[in-house]
Amino acid sequence: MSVKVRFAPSPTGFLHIGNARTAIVTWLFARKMDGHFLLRIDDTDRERSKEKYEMAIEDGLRWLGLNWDEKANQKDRMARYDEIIEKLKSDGRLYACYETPEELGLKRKTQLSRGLPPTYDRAGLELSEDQIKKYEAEGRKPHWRFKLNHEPIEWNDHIRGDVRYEGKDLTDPVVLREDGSPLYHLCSVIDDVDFEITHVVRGEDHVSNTATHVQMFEAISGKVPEFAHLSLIADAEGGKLSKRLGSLSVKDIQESEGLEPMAIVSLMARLGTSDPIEAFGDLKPLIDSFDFSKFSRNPPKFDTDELIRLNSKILHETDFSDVETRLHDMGLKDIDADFWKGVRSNLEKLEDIQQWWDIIHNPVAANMNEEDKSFTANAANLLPEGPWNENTWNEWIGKIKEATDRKGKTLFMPLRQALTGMDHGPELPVLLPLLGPEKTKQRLQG
RNA sequence: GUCCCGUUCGUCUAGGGGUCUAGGACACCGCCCUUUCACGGCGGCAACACGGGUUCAAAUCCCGUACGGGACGCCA
Repeated sequence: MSVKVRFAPSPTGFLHIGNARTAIVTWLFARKMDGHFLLRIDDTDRERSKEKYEMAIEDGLRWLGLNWDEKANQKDRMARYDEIIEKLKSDGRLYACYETPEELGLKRKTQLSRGLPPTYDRAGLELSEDQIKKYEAEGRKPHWRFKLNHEPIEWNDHIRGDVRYEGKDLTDPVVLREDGSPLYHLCSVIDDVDFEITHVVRGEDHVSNTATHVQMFEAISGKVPEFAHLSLIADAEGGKLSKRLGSLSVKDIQESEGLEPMAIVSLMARLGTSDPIEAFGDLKPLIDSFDFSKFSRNPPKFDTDELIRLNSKILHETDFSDVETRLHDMGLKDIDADFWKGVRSNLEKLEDIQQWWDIIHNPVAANMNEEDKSFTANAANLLPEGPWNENTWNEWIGKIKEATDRKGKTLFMPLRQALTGMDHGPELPVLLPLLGPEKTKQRLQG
């Protein structure tokens, strides 16, 4: 049986870091298993679902490099949901309840204050004809719950191992709103059945939902998929993902933070696994090494510093051809492959390249003593006459070495200072051709 | 409040009773290479949450406590 998975975001906001992790892990599993990846937009909540979010989610996934084999929207499948709802009603698995949200809230409060778990008391199941008539006369409309069988529910989770719930400890989930619209639980299960999903991968906040879903799968198709529940990531202090991090969207990371997609993917694919967190330039090695058994049940801490670290590593190994367009878009048109190669190991984020571009194009302030100043001024006179290219540097340095007794740091540092005003940076042989003879001479002479 | 899951170097983790004076990766520190940065090489620092059991023997099994995460919606 071939693997089919789905990533099912609801378009009620941007793709945030936690979603992204689920998407990445699900995708890697699909590709590892040579399976099928379905992007399912869970837009049953018509009020909160927005098309702009749907677009942003797609953009985010594309930016991360996660392609999908198929896409579906729940809002297009309402007729199918109705069909199943009718079937479940006639099977006696759905029952009508007439409590208002306020009444339910009150019930919960009472249970809580008595130290009881706030589960539904199934009052709807015991309503007499008269009571129902009375409610209807009051203008009440029913919402419908799925009736759970009171029996053990078990599955072998790919991450959590054996999981067991007792049906009697769970609340019968509401699957149909008062207004007749179906809720997430049912839609999700129906879709998983219809799209023949073999593995449901999602966050551990869904574990108890899964227990009820298992019975829904059994009631609808008699077949239950496999499950993998990822632990949720925590912030660097080990607490709940803070507002800042929790709301850190893929869009922010891309636009405001200026990070490379593979930095995120590298981190999210390995965080919480026993594989080392390393910077990868492409998805292939992550696919190859993917295995659910490597995932821990602990909530791992997510640290943005780690993202930056991976980002610089990735940049240091990125080929010019992969950034050429972006550099041009930044207005840095005279950067070529040689310059890129010389400068990339000094970058943490791509935008840092601006600084080096400025150093070439705008005046710099050198920080040197008088002795060094006269040294660089003399060095200016030794500049080769010939064509100005990548050999210029070696030729020049050779001449300086002949003319003076400087070597090592005392030779190179003053030159670097005079030419760039910094004591670190890209290799000078690379900078020289970009600077050109005039600027070089000028700067050496102060 | 109830239920579920977890707790090993700063971080991600390996570990399923003796092979653990607890292994790896990243970070950090030092040295080497190097004009700087980066890369690479070598070395170092550094952890079993706590308390009780069980056992000849516990990081490993059991119970409790503490702490963290999750769930308990006519959200997904």
